[in-house]
Amino acid sequence: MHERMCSLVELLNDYARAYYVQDAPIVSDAEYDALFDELLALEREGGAVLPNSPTQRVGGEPLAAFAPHAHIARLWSLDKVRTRGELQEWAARAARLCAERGLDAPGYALEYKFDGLTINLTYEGGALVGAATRGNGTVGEEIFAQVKTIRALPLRIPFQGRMEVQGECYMRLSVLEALNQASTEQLKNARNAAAGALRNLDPKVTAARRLSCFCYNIGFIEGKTLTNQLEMLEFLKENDLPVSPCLRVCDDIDEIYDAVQAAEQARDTLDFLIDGMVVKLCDFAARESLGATDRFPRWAIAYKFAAEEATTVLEDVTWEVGRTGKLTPRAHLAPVELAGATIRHATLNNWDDIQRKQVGIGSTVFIRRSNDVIPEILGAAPGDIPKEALQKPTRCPACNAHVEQRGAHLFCTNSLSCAPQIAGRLTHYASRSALDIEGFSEKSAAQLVEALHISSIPDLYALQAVDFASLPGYGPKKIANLLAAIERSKHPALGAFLFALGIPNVGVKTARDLARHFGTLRAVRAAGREELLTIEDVGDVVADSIVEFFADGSIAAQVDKLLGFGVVPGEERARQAQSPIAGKTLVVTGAMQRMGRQEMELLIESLGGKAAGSVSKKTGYVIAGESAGSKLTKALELQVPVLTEAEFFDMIDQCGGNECV
DNA sequence: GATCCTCGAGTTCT
DNA sequence: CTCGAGGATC
Repeated sequence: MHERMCSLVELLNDYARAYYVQDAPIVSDAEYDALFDELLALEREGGAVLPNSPTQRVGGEPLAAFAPHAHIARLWSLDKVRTRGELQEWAARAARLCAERGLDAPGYALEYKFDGLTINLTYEGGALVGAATRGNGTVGEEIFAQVKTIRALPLRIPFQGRMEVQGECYMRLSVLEALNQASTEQLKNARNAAAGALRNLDPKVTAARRLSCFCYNIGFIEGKTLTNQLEMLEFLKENDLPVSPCLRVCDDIDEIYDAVQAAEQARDTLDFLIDGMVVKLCDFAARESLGATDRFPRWAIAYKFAAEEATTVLEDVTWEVGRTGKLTPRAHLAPVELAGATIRHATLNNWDDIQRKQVGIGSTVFIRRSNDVIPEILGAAPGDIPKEALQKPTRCPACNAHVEQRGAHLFCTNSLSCAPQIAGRLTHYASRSALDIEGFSEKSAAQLVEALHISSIPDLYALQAVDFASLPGYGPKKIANLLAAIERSKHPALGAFLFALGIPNVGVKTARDLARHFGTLRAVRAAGREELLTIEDVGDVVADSIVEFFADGSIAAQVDKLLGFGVVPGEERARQAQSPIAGKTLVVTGAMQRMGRQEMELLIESLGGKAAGSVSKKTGYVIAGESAGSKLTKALELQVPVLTEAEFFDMIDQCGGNECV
């Protein structure tokens, strides 16, 4: 029996490799499934399972949540170009930098840019031991159970050292089609289907979606030196990893461009989605020498294909009022499928934009999704004659107040009692980076303004359970949750509070800077133009905005009212209670940029945390800086959450801890 | 005065 | 994510 199991495992793994890696199936799906079932039966009977058995790909129960996973090597995102000229510019700069550093003229490698999800695999001792999403490039989410279901990826490889392999996970178009035929649930597009499958907490769902993967980079490797892209791809192949085909290697960027054009022409013949091409320098020494900016490596670039376009009819335009009172024209379109979604709306930005685009009601318009996400109206089709010209509003569509033009934009002049403005301000006040009142969505804000006649932020704090009696959709539980969330918001960090107020031209960062500079709300309210101007990144416009805001009588009254309700921004006690690190033990490792180790430890203690020197199971967070070593390794081993320095500061800034620094 | 970079504000759909 | 504007820098 054991022998049969061994041979089945080997056979099935060979078949899977042929199918997914070499793209040359040896057997039919039905045959594969029959052998798979036989193996499963033998394993159940004997109670033993071989470690590289394909049945082990789906195991275990659905997860409760995804755990954070710190990557060893950062996963970069690429800067992008869309034209030949931009591509040449990029190549010229790379060539210039190479020359300056005494390197040979660079050679380029051309690969597909897959439209899927980036994943990061960890192999150790010849086994796949972990997998994570890209996340922010430094920390992603652990999706090991899901990734194990991808049959293209070997669970065991010959190479024994530790390494991280980056790849793109995707769904073949033929698989998408087959799944759609077999099920009533229709998946609209391969990218979304793959994303949904990979981010599903239940690995069984992932397995059923039959995902594929292409590997294209080794971010980290121990015990092996690779010197260029081709060598690296070859090494991946030797280790049975499915490799992203390199289409072209040459040192002439014009030839690369021609190959990009050819690939764009041929993209429809592929069994997977690509949204562009990637051009990389071949030579690793050159890559290292060129390095990276804050966000992108200088040694690679993505050439993005033109986005898919569609035509549809502009049926109507409504003017929406935002929290600032700005009127924005919203186009209502005849529904049309585009890049995996049904598009019904798009913004027309402002009156100038409408005139520039020459559209009216009944116009046939071109649309596309910029970056494949936000729909955008490009303009009217040639020869289009609108049925009806659009009117520039002179009165607010919500409250009928006069409309005033400021620059390119129209504003409703009634800031005090215009319902959508109030709702917008409430939503902003309650948003994540402001006071973070859970369960208070845009919808509920509109509802409260409409039904309960809430007219300003302080009114929130006067709400009582009985007020909701007449509101549909509010059960006792929901009411209690909302009231509790409002109550919890009474001790915000000063920075979060200032942001929440919605001072024009003051966003998260400026609000935090103000909090840090002035320390108290009282000081910010009393601040003069001159002092404001001394703050970095605050100029005339922002300073005037702030002074004007607090000088407004009605705003002053609202702020006083908030204080009266017990909203106390930046209070030390509250800050500690709210601190995300209160009672936790933190370990700092590697070099910190913003401050020294000692200062860092003082800061941690001031926020109610404990600073420790070594990592254990009880460690709450590890803050890892540049060239962090064994402590980081230990943290990953013990699954202690790891933060970069920047993430740590973001985290405590959210809760106002940083104001005392 | 020109140029580069960062921040704020607004954007759709699932 | 993108656009435009504000601010810093040369």
